[in-house]
Amino acid sequence: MAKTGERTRAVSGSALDGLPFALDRSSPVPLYYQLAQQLESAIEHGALAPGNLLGNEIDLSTRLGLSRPTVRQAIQSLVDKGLLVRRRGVGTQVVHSQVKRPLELSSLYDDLEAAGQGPTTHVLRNERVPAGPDVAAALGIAEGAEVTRLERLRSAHGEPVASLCNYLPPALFDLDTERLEATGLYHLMRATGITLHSARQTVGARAATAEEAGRLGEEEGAALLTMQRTAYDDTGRPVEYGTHIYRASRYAFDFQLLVRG
Amino acid sequence: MAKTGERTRAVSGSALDGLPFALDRSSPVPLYYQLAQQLESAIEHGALAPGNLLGNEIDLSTRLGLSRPTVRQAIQSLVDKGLLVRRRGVGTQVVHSQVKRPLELSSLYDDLEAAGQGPTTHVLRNERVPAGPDVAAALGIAEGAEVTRLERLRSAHGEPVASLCNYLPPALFDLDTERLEATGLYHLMRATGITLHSARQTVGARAATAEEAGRLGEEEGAALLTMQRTAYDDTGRPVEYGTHIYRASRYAFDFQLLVRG
DNA sequence: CAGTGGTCTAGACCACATC
DNA sequence: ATGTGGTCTAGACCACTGC
Repeated sequence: MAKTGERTRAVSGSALDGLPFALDRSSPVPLYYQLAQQLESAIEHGALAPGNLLGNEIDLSTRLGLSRPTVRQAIQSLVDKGLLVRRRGVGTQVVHSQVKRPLELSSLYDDLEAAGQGPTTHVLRNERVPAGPDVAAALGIAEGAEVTRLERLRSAHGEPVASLCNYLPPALFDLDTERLEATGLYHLMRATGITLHSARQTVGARAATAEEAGRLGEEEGAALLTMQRTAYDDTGRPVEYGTHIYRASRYAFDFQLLVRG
Repeated sequence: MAKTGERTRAVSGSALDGLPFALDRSSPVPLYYQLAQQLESAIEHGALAPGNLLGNEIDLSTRLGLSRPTVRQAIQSLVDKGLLVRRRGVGTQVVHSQVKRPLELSSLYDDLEAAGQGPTTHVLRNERVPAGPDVAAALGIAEGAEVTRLERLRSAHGEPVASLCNYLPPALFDLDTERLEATGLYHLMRATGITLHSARQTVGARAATAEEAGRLGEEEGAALLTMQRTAYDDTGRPVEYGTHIYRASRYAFDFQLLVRG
């Protein structure tokens, strides 16, 4: 698979001694990105251990045959990911973390699937309704405008886990019930060319009503996790509003926060 | 307050028509940062409305008397914050968002204070204890090593809101009980030179035990929000592990997630 | 003092979107 | 065909850290 412009350089000095870096100038993949990926995998594989210095950027760039800004761009992307720390007058070192995973916009379906829980979805409703005041406010549309309303029950191991109610703005296509039962909502949206960018969530708890308890297989009064979420695409337009309830005995939210600079 | 190098330029063209930009080259504040701040405030004040094009980077840089990379750095920082979107071949535009606030590493004390709820803290315990297995694992130290254990009850408007239990690694100073009652734990840590960087959280729910109900002023069996958190400094070392319970009737977590690139 | 990252410049060529 | 952002270069000077 080697392309024409490829070359490998063994970098010497500091903690990068002997590590091979293969930069392919004929690849459409940006050089800074190639370097960032190789540094990241070196860190994950332990070739670069926590606390190791990376060596100064000038040397690194001449040794790799790159300019300093390009090397900086690669390093910066890893700093943003929380894998490296820069200290002026000291150098760049690998972070001491046991933390590996950054956060994702948590998709319940993906979470369950990743945990090998064999998630299934039952679509209870898939219809068009006029937007109520809360939905209209969340989606930034007029009250009474038509939206798609989706009610789903999600199970794992045949046991109900969560009851999901979502509203989608009118511009969004009709959702195929069959495909909704086969995968998560976010997967479907991504496949339609929507790129999710951010979401605002409120997580709380309350006791189950008799109706909710029946639907989820809990006792009345059992603790439930509640979540309301509005998701936005990369232009900042709301693309989904949802109200979800989870059986607290079977699910908890797990996520990582980064302090913004 | 004008310093020597200051100058103001009115940028013309696109949506920046007539907006004054004051760049002070004698200031220690980086030029890209000055520009980013002024763009951000223009967006917040509505001078730049959602959907507005920013005009191309080359023109912008010559008009501002800056180089293109510097202008790009300013724009990039706002893209990272989710305020702008770049589209190749199109331009850079202001995001269509109703979303304003990025997330913070949520500090309960700060949250309550920002909401004008007049938070108060009562320190129940502040002592040294040997680390149990869960604490040792979270803080990355040996089981049985000495850690600081902190138990606090936090109230707002004179009503209890949360019961907080925290463990701090041995390297961390002794915490002054008096100051702990006057502010939040994170404020104290910041004042000691620790820069928080990230945190891993698990949020769940369960019914209150009789003891918890009594402490928080709830009925036994009432829904409680639970949170476990490990916080890390900028070198990736764990600096705090906590187990918190909140009255679900009085508190909910509110945060924003960004999809990582 | 020497070494590091932080900032900045003035160009260049390319890939992509739109008309 | 034109205009945009995306990438890259080869320098420069400064601020901070540590010895």
